[in-house]
Amino acid sequence: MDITSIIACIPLFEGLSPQQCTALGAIAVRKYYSRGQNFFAEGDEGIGFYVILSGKVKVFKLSPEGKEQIFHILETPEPFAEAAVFTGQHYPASAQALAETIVLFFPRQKFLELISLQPSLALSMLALLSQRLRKLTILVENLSLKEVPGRLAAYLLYLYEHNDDSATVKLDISKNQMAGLLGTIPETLSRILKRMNEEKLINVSTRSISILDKKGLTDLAEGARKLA
Amino acid sequence: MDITSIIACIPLFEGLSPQQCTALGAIAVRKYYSRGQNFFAEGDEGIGFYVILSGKVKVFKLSPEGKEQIFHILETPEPFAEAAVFTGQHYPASAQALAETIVLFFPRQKFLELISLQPSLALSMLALLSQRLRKLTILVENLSLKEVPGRLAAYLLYLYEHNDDSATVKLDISKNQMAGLLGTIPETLSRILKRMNEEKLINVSTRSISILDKKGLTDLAEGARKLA
DNA sequence: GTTGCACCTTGACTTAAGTCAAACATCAGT
DNA sequence: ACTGATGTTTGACTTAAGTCAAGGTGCAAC
Repeated sequence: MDITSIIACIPLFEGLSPQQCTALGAIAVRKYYSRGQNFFAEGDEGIGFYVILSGKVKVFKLSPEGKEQIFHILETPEPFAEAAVFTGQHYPASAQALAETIVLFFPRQKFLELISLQPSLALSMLALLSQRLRKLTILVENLSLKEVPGRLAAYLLYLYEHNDDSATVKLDISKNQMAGLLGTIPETLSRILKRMNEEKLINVSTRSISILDKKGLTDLAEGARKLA
Repeated sequence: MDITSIIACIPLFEGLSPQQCTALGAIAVRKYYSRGQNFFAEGDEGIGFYVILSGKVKVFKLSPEGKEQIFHILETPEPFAEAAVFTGQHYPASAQALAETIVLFFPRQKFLELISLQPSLALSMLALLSQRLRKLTILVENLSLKEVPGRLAAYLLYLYEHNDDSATVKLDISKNQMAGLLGTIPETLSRILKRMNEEKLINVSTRSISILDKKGLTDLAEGARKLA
């Protein structure tokens, strides 16, 4: 499939004219990454941003002691590292492929030239950055104002709502990754899943979790209840 | 002073033509807030954004138990609540005046109309949002990957660097607010300041702190050292 | 199948940081 | 200078969550 047609299908670029898509296609580069490979590391120069065509990507940061905080886990057709385009600074976090991944790469300078000519593209990017900001705000709230059970409850409810409200959610990341996403470590996550299971809030199996008590999880997420 | 001239002096709007400033002036509203007054509360509809002309503002969130996480403390000529303009959702946090404060308010819809005509304005907003995203990323890193002494050390070094590298930094917020900014509580902050004082890293007085051992603070901020 | 490795769980222990309560300091307004 | 409100410190205590170490599970490759 040719790059221009692919670009026309990316939600971030929806509403752009065929000419605009062609212009984007002219600067985009398709790239392939294997599982475990890094797109960039924290501190690298911010040379452009990516849109995922297939595969899975985590954006994360490691502490000196090796604890990992995952900022996002992303799939098609999501972009990542957009903010680096506009600050021109180094990347503040690292990004790694969690599976075989194909992306489109947009080089910073060329993208900036395009965007200054195309208000509609700028508005799309503004909407995207604003959305990211909102998600990060929620992450800060969770880390600072909720305990781990509350964060986990909120996360499970999030999965539930993006799962056609079906009560059994398939985990498409490992529990280790999930711990990193929740700002904790695998041991703690394991213990809390066990407690939630005992309290009949959820039913944990290897690769999926059933939500048994939505109200109970909501209360937990809002700090209105504690785990025994 | 008339609104158009004020707008021409706001860094966010630098590079705009006089006509563009006039257009912005036509939609901006000057507003006055007294100490303790809220600009908006978490969950309110996002009806526009603000630029501070004088005074001081905190953007924050409270947990059900009353713990406060401060996201930013802002002064002239900084904008806040920009992201709400582009998401059109409710505000994800609250904003309150910490002193008598004068702001310019830009209503969402009218601002959106202007921006879609003015690529340079869009680029300014993109740079602003990207910068915010970076700051929030660092906040997440601090909360998740550093302990309170590390966060405090990083914050003191930040103050130091924005203070002409003079070793004595004046605290222009209360230690209570500082605790909220660092994601902790006043008691904990007080104890850690005391320990840093004892270890001769800093010298704490009522309204200012002297940095005695920059290297020691840097090590602490990077997790390369622990407080006794 | 059996080996290997990554993932996950569990227990015993440690520790950072929060809670509660009380005393103390600082400062603006009368 | 006095008063009250707000901000700050300190001590004793509790607790959430991390560390370390060991064992279990399950999938993938040979």
